[in-house]
Amino acid sequence: MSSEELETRQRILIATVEMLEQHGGRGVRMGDIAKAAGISRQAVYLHFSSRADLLVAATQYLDEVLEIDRRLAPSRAATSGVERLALYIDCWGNYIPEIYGVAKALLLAQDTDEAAAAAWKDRMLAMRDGCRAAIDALHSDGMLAQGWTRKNATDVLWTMLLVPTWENLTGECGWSTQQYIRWMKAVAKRTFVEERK
Amino acid sequence: MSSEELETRQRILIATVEMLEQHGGRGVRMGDIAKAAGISRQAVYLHFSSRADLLVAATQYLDEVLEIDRRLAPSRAATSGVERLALYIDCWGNYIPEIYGVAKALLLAQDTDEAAAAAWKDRMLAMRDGCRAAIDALHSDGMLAQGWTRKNATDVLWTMLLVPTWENLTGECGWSTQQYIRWMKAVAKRTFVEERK
DNA sequence: GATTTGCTTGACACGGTGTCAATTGACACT
DNA sequence: AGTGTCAATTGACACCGTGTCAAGCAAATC
Repeated sequence: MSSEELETRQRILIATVEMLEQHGGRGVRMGDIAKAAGISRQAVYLHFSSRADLLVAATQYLDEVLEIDRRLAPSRAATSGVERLALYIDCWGNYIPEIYGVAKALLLAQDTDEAAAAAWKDRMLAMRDGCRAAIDALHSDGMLAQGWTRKNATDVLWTMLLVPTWENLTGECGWSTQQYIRWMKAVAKRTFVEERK
Repeated sequence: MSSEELETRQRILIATVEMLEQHGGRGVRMGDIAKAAGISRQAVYLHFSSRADLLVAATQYLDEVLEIDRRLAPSRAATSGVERLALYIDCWGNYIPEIYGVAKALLLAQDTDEAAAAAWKDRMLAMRDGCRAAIDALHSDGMLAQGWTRKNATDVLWTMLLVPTWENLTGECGWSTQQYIRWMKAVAKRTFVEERK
């Protein structure tokens, strides 16, 4: 599957990502990852000091592979706040399912591990920046709906784009990712964009 | 504190609820609960077959104590869909902080325990019924905003009222419960209620 | 050829859950 | 008083997953 002559560290990361995606981030043990990478369980600890450490590294690795920055470019290049908001939701909505396994594992590790909690919080704050930027753009255009402060609007947009929301809509409610994106865009527009009549 | 002559089972439940509320549902062990109830760890297992079993019982107990049904009455008695929606959010929004500790513990136990997952899902589906009823009432009044199917609107309302949303808004964003309620009502109205101009 | 580097094997400590067996103490029935 | 029952106690232990440690091994480097 993965080419033979990779650094062990990278093989571990690849195996971790694959296993987590496969199992939705749940019930994947250090030994399972080691087996998938074709090495001993202890060897994993030669490269990562703990499970949390490995999970954090895996998310960073995945971000590089998925080129999150490049994918955000269209949103950043938007010429209006309304467009920026829509493009950001597009980008993020397509991103979630790709990182879900690793994200969920990190999310679960939060309870027992301080470092995992910090790493997750960091990523979510980065995501919040995107939300803030979109709301700010809207505000600059004078298109932020009446009643919202920028802080409040950012908080709400951020929260509604969080992983658990996507998880419930696509999991329990049976929505496809495309439906999710379409509806979140519609809700966001209705919620945050001033109607010019 | 709690009166002396209670059935052991109930003393355990009370201790469980207290401990979980106190620690936000995290890191509370069977031994801790036993100690808080003034009995041995093993005695807990004489009344509850597992940690998950205890957590499920604790949520049921809490529901009885908090009289959730009675509190929902105003919402059910509402004369319009718009009113019903607002009253439901009021009720639920005030309810979440009271059950948060136990809910969080149950939520965390989901990953390792099947029964806990089922119990949580059950409660969330009950909550969904309330959402559906509110959306249906809105629809009956012809006040459900254009573009929504009842199913879609229920899904979105349900998801936005889920615990993680409240958790993020009150935790990370620093909102008070009252702010949460006020804004969720505003967002829900803007999102689901047709504007008659 | 000796050393270093990366990995292996196997054993083990720790913490939390859940189980088991033997024991104790209180109460109730005759 | 004697017997039985019931609830709880004590202490030991199995299981699992994480993380640690020590000894060994094989290929690459000097």
